Amino acid sequence: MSRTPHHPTRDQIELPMVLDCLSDPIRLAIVYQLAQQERVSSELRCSDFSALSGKSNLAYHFAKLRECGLMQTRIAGTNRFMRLRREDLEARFPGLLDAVIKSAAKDADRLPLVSGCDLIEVDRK
Amino acid sequence: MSRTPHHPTRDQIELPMVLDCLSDPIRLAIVYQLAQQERVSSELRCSDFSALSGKSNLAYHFAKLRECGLMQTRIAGTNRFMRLRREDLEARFPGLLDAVIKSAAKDADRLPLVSGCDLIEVDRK
DNA sequence: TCGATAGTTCAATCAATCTTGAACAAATGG
DNA sequence: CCATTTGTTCAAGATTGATTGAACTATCGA
Repeated sequence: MSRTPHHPTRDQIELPMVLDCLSDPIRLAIVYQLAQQERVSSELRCSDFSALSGKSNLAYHFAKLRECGLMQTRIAGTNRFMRLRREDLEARFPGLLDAVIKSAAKDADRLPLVSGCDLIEVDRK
Repeated sequence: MSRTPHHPTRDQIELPMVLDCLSDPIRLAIVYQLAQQERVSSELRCSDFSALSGKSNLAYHFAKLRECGLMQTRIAGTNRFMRLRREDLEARFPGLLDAVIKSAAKDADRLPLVSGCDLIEVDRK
């Protein structure tokens, strides 16, 4: 098993892959939840997303989000801490991530997985 | 055969469907080409996209673009005129379509189907 | 060292997607 | 009225995608 999961460089981030990644309701909810939590902390653990799906299915979606350059994973002990690659995405596709997140927020009532995200409270550490 | 193809109402446009539609290279190129041509005319015919794929495959992608609310089709004789539903999309997801189109423009050299679009000249009518 | 915890990887299944070509429908123009 | 043009629809195939549970790896705490 690789010690550190593979991440594309900023330059390797591709638009169709990013859009495809964001088009899945579970992955959109993951990104949205990360974005919502950013004002508190820039990172969340895998288990913070357990409301969205089962462990192995989440691992599958996390891998997709990493491979397309939307997310970065930092390993710390048995935990994986995820954060959005905001700067890289803004450099590659200015305004895109914000527009998607705002659109998801606007439509939260239609996106059940997204609307559940706001309720999560982070009070650890 | 239905006289007028089905189009969702503005309110029925869904974010995941829009993102998924835009994640396909051929559909992204169609949208990009429509956007580029907008300063000349807001409409293009199906055959204007023949460089992107074969007829039946294009019809498949046109249907997808219509069903997700990105495009509108107007029938005139044997021609179908397509245009972007800019106002509806802006109302539903402000800034999203522009961000995608600008991202595609920025990456045109990496998106072969997109980069070919700028060359098309409209001198009919 | 021994469990318990946190995630990943694998294999299998099921569904969705893209692509192609052939057949079809509708309007145009001679 | 017939051939042409324009575009859709259908059926088939190949590919990709999502989901599940079981097995696995690695780390931490007692």
